[in-house]
Amino acid sequence: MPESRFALSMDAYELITRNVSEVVTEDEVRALAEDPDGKRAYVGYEPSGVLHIGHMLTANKLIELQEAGFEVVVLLADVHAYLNGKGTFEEIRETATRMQEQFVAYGLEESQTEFVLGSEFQLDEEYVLDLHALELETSLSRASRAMAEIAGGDTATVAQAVYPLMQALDIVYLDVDLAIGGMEQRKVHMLARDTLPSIDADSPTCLHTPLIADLTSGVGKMSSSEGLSISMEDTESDIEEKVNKAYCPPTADPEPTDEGEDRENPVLQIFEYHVFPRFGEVVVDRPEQYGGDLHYESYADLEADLESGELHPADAKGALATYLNRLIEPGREKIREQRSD
RNA sequence: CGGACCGUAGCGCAGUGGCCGACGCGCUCGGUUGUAACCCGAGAGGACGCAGGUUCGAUUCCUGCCGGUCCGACCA
Repeated sequence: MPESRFALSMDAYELITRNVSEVVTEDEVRALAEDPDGKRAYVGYEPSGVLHIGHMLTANKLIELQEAGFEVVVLLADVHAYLNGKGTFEEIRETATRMQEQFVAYGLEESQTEFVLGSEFQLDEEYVLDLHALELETSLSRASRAMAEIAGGDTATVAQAVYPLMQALDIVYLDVDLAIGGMEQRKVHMLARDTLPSIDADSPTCLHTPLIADLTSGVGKMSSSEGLSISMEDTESDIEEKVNKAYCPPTADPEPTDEGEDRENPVLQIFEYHVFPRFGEVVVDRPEQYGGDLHYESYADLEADLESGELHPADAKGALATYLNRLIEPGREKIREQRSD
């Protein structure tokens, strides 16, 4: 099992905000970091049958928060998934349990993790009335702008306008001190900060994790619905193949495309946000003819070597596939069990 | 409710009453590069929104429906 070696060597604030794209607000998080024990952090996920690399990215943050002393609440957002057109309620609920088991297999500490099904409290009268109160405070265009990065279909529905307001309310009802989400969630969280005071609740403190770029182009963000994405149901050879297909110029700062779109190096991003946070050390298995194995103790060293040419992208990819496979293996095993039931 | 425009491969779009429905991006395969991208070569993929009608024949004309976009004080 991967272990973090950072828990003891970093101060709490550093650990809590490590690898995040945005801290809202720094002062609020510093206050939490002063005494993290027993503080509650949460992420909501629309249940899906299989964890993918995006789920794992926020889960990495949850694991770090647990190391810092936080209690973690994972909301299995069945009602949200339903509102976002992800299937019938029955189908969605079916996947929630599987998802929970996969999170534990991935490395969330079971004793410090509270899994909550959204429908357990989101249909209560009090919740619904509070929700209507928020609806009264929120313009349709604000709600749909907040949903733009999350919405599944191409048509905005009324359900999708309600969705972000429920997220805001969840933060109150789950009694959490810190809301975690990918950068695609930031508008929803900002809406929550603006709106919750109208029902006498506090504006939530938020951390947003980065989004990993599309694997084959480096443009935009990786999506589980299009292009290549990595999930726990990938076999070892799937992973090798996908990583090998990844866009990987020998730099951390690739040139924009001809159309002027920014590009990232997704291979490096995965090292930074997935591999190093979960493994203390990375060994790149390199053929003798190119100089033999390389050892890295930090992401920055690996990046510097790729940049200088010391580390060839092909070797970096080989190592990435190896470590991704190690990360995914426990979840892969769990999925195998789930499917043989 | 009223009006305008639109609905053609995964996406963006061209086009014609009958002749192979074009192009760009994407995708697949091969070449090149110790990865990928770029580049080169070869491919796959479409009941031309649905239902009627006109016609010898409709994807192209007409009607209805469904779906989408925009407009609806005055002026123009």
